[in-house]
Amino acid sequence: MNNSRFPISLHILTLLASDEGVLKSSDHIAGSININPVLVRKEISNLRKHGMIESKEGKNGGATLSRPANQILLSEIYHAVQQSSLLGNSKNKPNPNCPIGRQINQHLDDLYNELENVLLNKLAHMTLSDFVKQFENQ
Amino acid sequence: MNNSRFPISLHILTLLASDEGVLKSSDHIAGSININPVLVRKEISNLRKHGMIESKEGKNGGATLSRPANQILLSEIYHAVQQSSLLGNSKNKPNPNCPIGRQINQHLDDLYNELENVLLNKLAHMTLSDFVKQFENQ
DNA sequence: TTGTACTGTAATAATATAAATTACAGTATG
DNA sequence: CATACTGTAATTTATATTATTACAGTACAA
Repeated sequence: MNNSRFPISLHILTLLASDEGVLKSSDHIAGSININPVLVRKEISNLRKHGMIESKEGKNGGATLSRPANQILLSEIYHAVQQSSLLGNSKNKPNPNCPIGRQINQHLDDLYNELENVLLNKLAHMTLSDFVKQFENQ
Repeated sequence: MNNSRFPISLHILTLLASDEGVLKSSDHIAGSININPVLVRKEISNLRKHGMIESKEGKNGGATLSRPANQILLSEIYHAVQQSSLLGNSKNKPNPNCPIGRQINQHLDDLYNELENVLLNKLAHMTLSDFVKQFENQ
C-alpha cells in the first residue's frame, strides 16, 4: 500500500454516502479531495468494477453508491485498491546462493499474508456507514 | 510503509540471528540481500539506535545482535523502520470549505491508528527467533 | 607504524513510482 | 445540436526511493 489510493477511494465513498442517491460529478469530488479530476474518475472506474459505485455518463451524470453504505465494508475498499502487499513487496531479489537469501521471500510473503488477514478481519467489521457516522454535521 | 525498509531490516536481523555471536560485514549482508552496502549500513545504524544491533568499526568489524533473537519482537522492527502510516499518509490537503474534506484527515488518522494497533499487537507476539526457525538448513 | 579492511555518514546521481495534465472520443440531456 | 458530463490513453511533471561516489575515522595485524 504505497500510495494514497485507499484514502482517495474512502473520501469518494464518504462523499457519496453523505448524500445518498445524489449523483456527484468527478469535478465536484476532486474539489473536495483537492486532486485532479482524472484521478477521481480512475478511482471511480475501479470502485465501479468492484461493485461499490454506479456512474452515469453525459450531462447531469456522475457517481453514486450502488448499495446502502451500511452494506459496504471497508475491507472491500482495501481489496479494491490493493496492489502491492502491506509492508512493501518482496521486490528485492536476494542472492540465491545464500541459504537465507534463497528462502526469505517465501517467508516474508507468508508473514505479510498472515498480517494482512488480521487487518482484513478488522476492516471486515467496519462499514462505510460506521465511518461516515463519525462526521459531524457542519 | 512505502518502501522496503521492513524487509531489509528483517533480512539483516535474520542473517545475524542465523549465526549468532559472529560479526558480519555490511558488504557480506548486502551480498545476500542484493542491495547497496551503504543502504545496509544505514539500516544497521537505525537498528543500532533502536537497540537491536551492535556494531564494531575497523578491520574485522561488522554487526551482531545485541540480544538473543528470542528477545527481539517483530513489532520492534516495525517501529524502527516505520515512517508514514500504514495505508498511506493523509498527505492530501482536502478542501477546508467542504464539510467532509474539513474532517476527513482526522477520521483517517483515527482509523489508521486503530488498524496499526491491531497489526502491532500481532507483531508483538512474534519474535525474530520464531521467524528464523522457519528457515531450513540448506 | 603503517597497510588493510572495515564502519559511518554526507552528498549526489540515477531510477522508479505517483500524480497532474492534456487531449479527445463518447454519451445523455434539455 | 450545444452543453456538461464520463471514460480512458498518452504524456509530462513531481516526488520518493535506491544506488553510487567520496572520504574521514577506527581497529587490527604484520
